[in-house]
Amino acid sequence: MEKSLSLTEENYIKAIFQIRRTPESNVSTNSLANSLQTKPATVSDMIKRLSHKKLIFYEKYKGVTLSAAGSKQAIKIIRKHRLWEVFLVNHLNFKWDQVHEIAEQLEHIKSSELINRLDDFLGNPTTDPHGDPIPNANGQFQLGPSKLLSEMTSNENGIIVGVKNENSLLLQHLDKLNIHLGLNIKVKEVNDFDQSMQIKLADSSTLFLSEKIASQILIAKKLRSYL
Amino acid sequence: MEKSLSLTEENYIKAIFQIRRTPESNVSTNSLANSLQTKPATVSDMIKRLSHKKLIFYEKYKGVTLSAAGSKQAIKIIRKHRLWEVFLVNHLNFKWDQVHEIAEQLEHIKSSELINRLDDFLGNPTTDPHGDPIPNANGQFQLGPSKLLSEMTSNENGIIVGVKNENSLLLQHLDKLNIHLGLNIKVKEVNDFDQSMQIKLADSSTLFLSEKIASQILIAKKLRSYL
DNA sequence: ATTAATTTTTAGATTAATCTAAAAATTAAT
DNA sequence: ATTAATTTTTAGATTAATCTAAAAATTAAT
Ligand SMILES: [Mn+2]
Ligand SMILES: [Mn+2]
Ligand SMILES: [Mn+2]
Ligand SMILES: [Mn+2]
Repeated sequence: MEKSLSLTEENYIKAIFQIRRTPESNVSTNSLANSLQTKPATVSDMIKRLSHKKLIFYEKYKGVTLSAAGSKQAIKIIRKHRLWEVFLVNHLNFKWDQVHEIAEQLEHIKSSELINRLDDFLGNPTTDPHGDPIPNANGQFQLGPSKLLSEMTSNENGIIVGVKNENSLLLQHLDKLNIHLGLNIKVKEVNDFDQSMQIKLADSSTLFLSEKIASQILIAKKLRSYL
Repeated sequence: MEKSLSLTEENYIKAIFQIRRTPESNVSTNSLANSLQTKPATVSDMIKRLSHKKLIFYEKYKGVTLSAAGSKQAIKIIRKHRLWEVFLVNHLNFKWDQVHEIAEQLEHIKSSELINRLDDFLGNPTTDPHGDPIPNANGQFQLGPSKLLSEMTSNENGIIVGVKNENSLLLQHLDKLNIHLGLNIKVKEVNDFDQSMQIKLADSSTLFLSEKIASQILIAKKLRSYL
């Protein structure tokens, strides 16, 4: 009974899922246009179609929210995206900064049989190469509490569990600094003027990070547990 | 400099490559329409576009042939299709009759880096699960001499090296008969009336095959060697 | 509470891919 | 060599996805 979406429709649904703060918060036309690199007029049109298909709730000038059906589709796409990323990194030796673009294509391959077998082949991973949780076949995934490194204050500590952004330049920069998932860190000092910070690693070495970078790194008290 | 083709364009180029007998022989509008499950009028339109892009040579009412650029593209797509089929069968435990449809999607994923790494990951296989040769990264592949089982006469023998068709029902039927690639066979008798035949296997057991099935099985004197 | 700025929608076009129906060209049959 | 049958193309429409320009609605600023 679940009608198959076009590639474009899938990208819209996924973008809405990713942009919104909470499941209830509305996503604006402009933010979608921005995220999908298209024009607001185009978004307005597509929104009507998705609304007609009952994938989103839409009130003119008030933005959109995902319906249950829409969320389900979004989670499916994200599951595929992240599983393919694991495959690319773990089995084809890609670096974590090289896989996003390819996964953007692979996430649209239609075959639940395929994705479930891939999941098994990969050993049912619970996080992708960027620390993001991978939904299981039922679409369930649990996101442990985490916050941005930039929100931490002096002497707080925690573990790096993810990056907010998959921009290649950022990921390469983190590589250069030897910052990776699972790393234990402690905030030594936060600069009042520009919010840059010094952090201490487990081996007692210290690192200097700009606010721009610190605001892309997700920290948790302990490693997040997923379904 | 190589402009990227749309999914539809890729399917046309591949169909032309697969339908033609020799690189020079013309492919008709109707045969393309038939193969692509579309209407002749649609094919006429698309043909103009591909011709304009210099991927095919086209003369009105005379059918089309692939240009060098077109052939190159076709071979790339076929390479991807077959490598993905190997992945699906060898690593995700799909049966040979289950992979074609999924590979039809995967063959359009754009990333030569991806496909070359996949090739390495798979151990640079030379044939796909159906016995078809896999072009290498330069697009070269060598097709050893082979003919249809239905073209063989009494007492001729050879090795099954491929199937012409990837229809699930055919492949499942062959499975049931225990007919697989690499099998040594000998033609015992050909029925004059319906061209059905009895073949003898290495273990001296015999099998009855209709002409319809025999005309789908490719036989070679020895296993084909590929680049 | 008006006015100004911003956001969103509508109107009208365009392109790729598709279709049906009819016309034109080619090929096969008498 | 005509006529008939078949194949291919053209003409005219449609749908999804996109755009620019202008209108309408909402939100922010005085
Ligand atoms: Mn990604
Ligand atoms: Mn990721
Ligand atoms: Mn296939
Ligand atoms: Mn195959």
